[in-house]
Amino acid sequence: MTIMDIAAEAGVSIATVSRVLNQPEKVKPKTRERVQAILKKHHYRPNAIAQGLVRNTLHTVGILSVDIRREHFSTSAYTLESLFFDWGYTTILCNTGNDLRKKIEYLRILAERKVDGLVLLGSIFCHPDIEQAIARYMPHTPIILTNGQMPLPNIYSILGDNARGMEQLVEHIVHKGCKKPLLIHQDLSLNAQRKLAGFRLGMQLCNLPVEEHTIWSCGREDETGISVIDPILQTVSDFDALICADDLMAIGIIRYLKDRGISVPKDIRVTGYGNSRQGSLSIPSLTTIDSKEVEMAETAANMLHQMIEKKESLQEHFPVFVKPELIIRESA
Amino acid sequence: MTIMDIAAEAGVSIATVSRVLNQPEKVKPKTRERVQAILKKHHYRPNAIAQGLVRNTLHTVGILSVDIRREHFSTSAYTLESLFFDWGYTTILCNTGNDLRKKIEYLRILAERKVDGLVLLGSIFCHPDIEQAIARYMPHTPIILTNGQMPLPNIYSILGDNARGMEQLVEHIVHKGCKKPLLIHQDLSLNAQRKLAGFRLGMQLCNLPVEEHTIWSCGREDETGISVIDPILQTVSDFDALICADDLMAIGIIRYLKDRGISVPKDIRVTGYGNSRQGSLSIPSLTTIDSKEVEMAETAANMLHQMIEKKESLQEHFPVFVKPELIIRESA
DNA sequence: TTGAAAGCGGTACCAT
DNA sequence: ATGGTACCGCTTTCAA
Repeated sequence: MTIMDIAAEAGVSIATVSRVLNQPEKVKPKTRERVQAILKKHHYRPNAIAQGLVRNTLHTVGILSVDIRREHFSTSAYTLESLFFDWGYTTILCNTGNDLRKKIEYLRILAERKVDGLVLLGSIFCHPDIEQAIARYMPHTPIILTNGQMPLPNIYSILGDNARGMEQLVEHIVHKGCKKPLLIHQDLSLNAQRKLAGFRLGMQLCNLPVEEHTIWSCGREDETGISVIDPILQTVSDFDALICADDLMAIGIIRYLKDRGISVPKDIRVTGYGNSRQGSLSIPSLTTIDSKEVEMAETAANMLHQMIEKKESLQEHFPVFVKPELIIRESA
Repeated sequence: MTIMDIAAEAGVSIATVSRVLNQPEKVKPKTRERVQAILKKHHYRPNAIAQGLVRNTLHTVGILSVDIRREHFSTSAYTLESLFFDWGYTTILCNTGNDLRKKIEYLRILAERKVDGLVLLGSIFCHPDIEQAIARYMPHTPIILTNGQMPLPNIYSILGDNARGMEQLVEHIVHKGCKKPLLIHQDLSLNAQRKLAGFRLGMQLCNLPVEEHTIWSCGREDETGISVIDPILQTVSDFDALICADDLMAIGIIRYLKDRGISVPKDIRVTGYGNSRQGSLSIPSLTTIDSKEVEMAETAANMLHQMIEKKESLQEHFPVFVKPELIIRESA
């Protein structure tokens, strides 16, 4: 069923049908009703692609995330999708994984589809090649980047102060009596670097040394930290706390420690990052940082929506900062 | 940059540019190279919307899930999205929540966008109004429904045998010595009903009675089961196992029991359903059913892809069955 | 090998 | 109030 079929059946022109659809008050009531009856009878729905061609938009936003299976990203994506749905936009979900080429290919695809806006979830998207792809394919599309920055005029940033979050964690466990905490992180994305810097600062403020075996990385593929647990136990004998860069990792670490006869928090303390749901239900429940991901996603959605609708850049081009919050529970 | 700009700059017609793009072998090498150079110089990318209009497809599939934040759905969505990306399709993510109207509105939107295929995740989409909406808006679009069935010619089903899964769980805990297990579920979606039936059958096979206070529901909004824990403790004094319809609920229940001084599995046994990642890391780790969600999603993707590409229905219209697997760990 | 032109299904301007 | 028509950007057939 196209607008032409409707027009033919109603004995009017397609222009009139289009008017009934878009500006019904401009059509004589009698004609309007006749057309509307036929429209309803056939359950007519306009072809969004055709509309998109003339309007040059399909009312779509893209979300790029590394992996929607991580609670942090699924929560963000959920929040973004819900809000944009209410505003009449549909959402294209893109799981890029760690592959740079896939990220760029997705940008190209989204550009070809003329997405109205884009959200990049996480500092992992801060990369020169991605920046170039954006400059090349979507130089005017409003884009929000979380936890990272890119020097392009169409990109706005929302940053969680994760250095401060880490600092708070260090302060907290030192306050609890720890003398030798270790840090475990996954990779060295910008965000992870920020956390590391916060850790170092926190240690410094507490007059604690950061030594050769204080900082550990378990690599991007190992989300639960299993690959470092034995090396740590074999190498460092006297640590009393493990600060994990992520809740999931902390939960894994606690589990592996238990398997090795080490109890948390009795023997050593463990902290997470992110305030995931499982962290509140785990045993022991997790001391962690709430990075306010929902708030960040809401802010991202609002900013992006404003830029899309107003078709102009925002007044301020400074990044928006979101304050994390220390959540003290059982594990540390 | 449109195809016209390129054509003008190259001094050829748009037909030739189009040919260079789509059937380069049909263009004289010299012309082709000249056009390609200009294409590259401007980083030209075709407008997918315009292509979509003439091809009547944007190479898009839709995924409807109640809530992507649930591990089960995010895993399925991830799997689907990854496979379809490899096949050249982008994915529209739709979180419908529990609202029926939102589900139907999403179907309408996806129909307007001429999605090539659709996956409905979960039996919650089995509803007469949804069936009607599909018959009305997308009667010929290939659709896969997981854990449910709908009598429409374009809808295919993939079913997990969750009745059998529940039965296995009952058998297992009875084998462990339990005499009075209780079942806790969230709602009575078709899938939940199937689990319930499996529970009843399992109980019957073990010669255990299903009495007034054997089955509990915590409602759709309560994912962790906190709302039934106290009522159960006050009402039923002598139960020795809690069979939860979902891993997250089991984890919550275990946590709440601990808060009330009850230890799992020492005092009572608890089982989950779904084999989530957190269930393998929790303390105690969760005895559960692996419902093979990845396998189901892969099967869904393959079937859908085949229907989309071949433009014909599948030979068999019987639902595909996926066998669940009992995972025995610490909690029961 | 190449180009002209007819669509694809709408929107919106300009006449009538 | 309504209709004719150009146009959105691209594909594809038919001629040249």
